[in-house]
Amino acid sequence: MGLTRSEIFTEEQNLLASLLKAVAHPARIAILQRIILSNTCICGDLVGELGLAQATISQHLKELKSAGLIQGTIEGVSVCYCINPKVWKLLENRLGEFLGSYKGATECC
Amino acid sequence: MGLTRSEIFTEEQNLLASLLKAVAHPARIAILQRIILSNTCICGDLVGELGLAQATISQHLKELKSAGLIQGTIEGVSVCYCINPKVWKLLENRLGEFLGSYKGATECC
DNA sequence: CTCATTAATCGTAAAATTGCAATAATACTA
DNA sequence: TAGTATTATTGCAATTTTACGATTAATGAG
Repeated sequence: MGLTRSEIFTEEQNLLASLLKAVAHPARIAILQRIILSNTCICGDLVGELGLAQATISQHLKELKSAGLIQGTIEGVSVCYCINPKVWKLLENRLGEFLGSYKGATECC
Repeated sequence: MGLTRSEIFTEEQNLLASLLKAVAHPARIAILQRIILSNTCICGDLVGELGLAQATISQHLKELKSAGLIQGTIEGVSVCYCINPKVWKLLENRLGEFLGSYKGATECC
C-alpha cells in the first residue's frame, strides 16, 4: 500500500536504510561534497552553485539535517551547515560492516 | 515536478546516488544480508523468511538486479541470486572515497 | 522603524516507490 | 501431455519524493 513495513525489519536494517536514503540523491551528495570541501560551512552559496531553486535546496538540507547527517547554526543573517561527525562516523561504521561482510571469495552463480 | 534533475549533476554523483538508492531499503538490505550469509545462493527462501509477499520480494530482487548489485541464474525450477562482485566493489570504493573525504578535523558550527 | 537579504515553510503538481492479489510464464515430473 | 512448483509480470491503490513559486519569518543595515 505504498508505505515501507519497517516493523518486520531489525533496528539495524531500518537505521542503515534511513541513513542511506538520506544520502541517495545526487543533489544531497553534491551538497555534502560541497560542505566537506569548504570545511568552513556555507549555506545559500549552494543555491547559486547547484542549479536548483532555493526552496528545493532548503528541503534537501532539511532532510539531511533530520537524518542527522548535518547540523546548522544561525550565523548572523545566514545559516551555517556542517557535517555531524558522530552520525557520519556511525554511517561509515555500519556501512563498512555491511559492505565488508561480503568476501568475494566463493564463486556461486 | 517530481523527477530528479540528473542532468545538472556529475556522472559520479548520479552513479553513487543510484547505487545507494538501490540499497536504501530495509527489505533490500535484508535480502543482501541473506544472500551474503548463505554464500550458496537462495531464491524463494526469502519469501518465507522476510514477511513480504512473493510479488514484493521479486520486485526488490529486480531492483537490485537492475542496479547491478546482484545477478541471477536459472537453477532448475528456481533462480539463484548472488552478489555481483564488480559492482559491489565499485560501490565500496566510491562510497569509501566519498565518506572518507570528510576528516572530522576542523570544528566548524 | 523600514528595507533588504537570507532561509524556512506552505501549497501544489508530477512522478516514483511500496506493497499486494491475480495472473502469466517457465521448467521439472510423472 | 497434464500437473506442479517457482518466479516474473501486470494492474492497482496508497504513500512518498522531487521540485518550484509564493509567502512567511528572522536578522542586520541604514
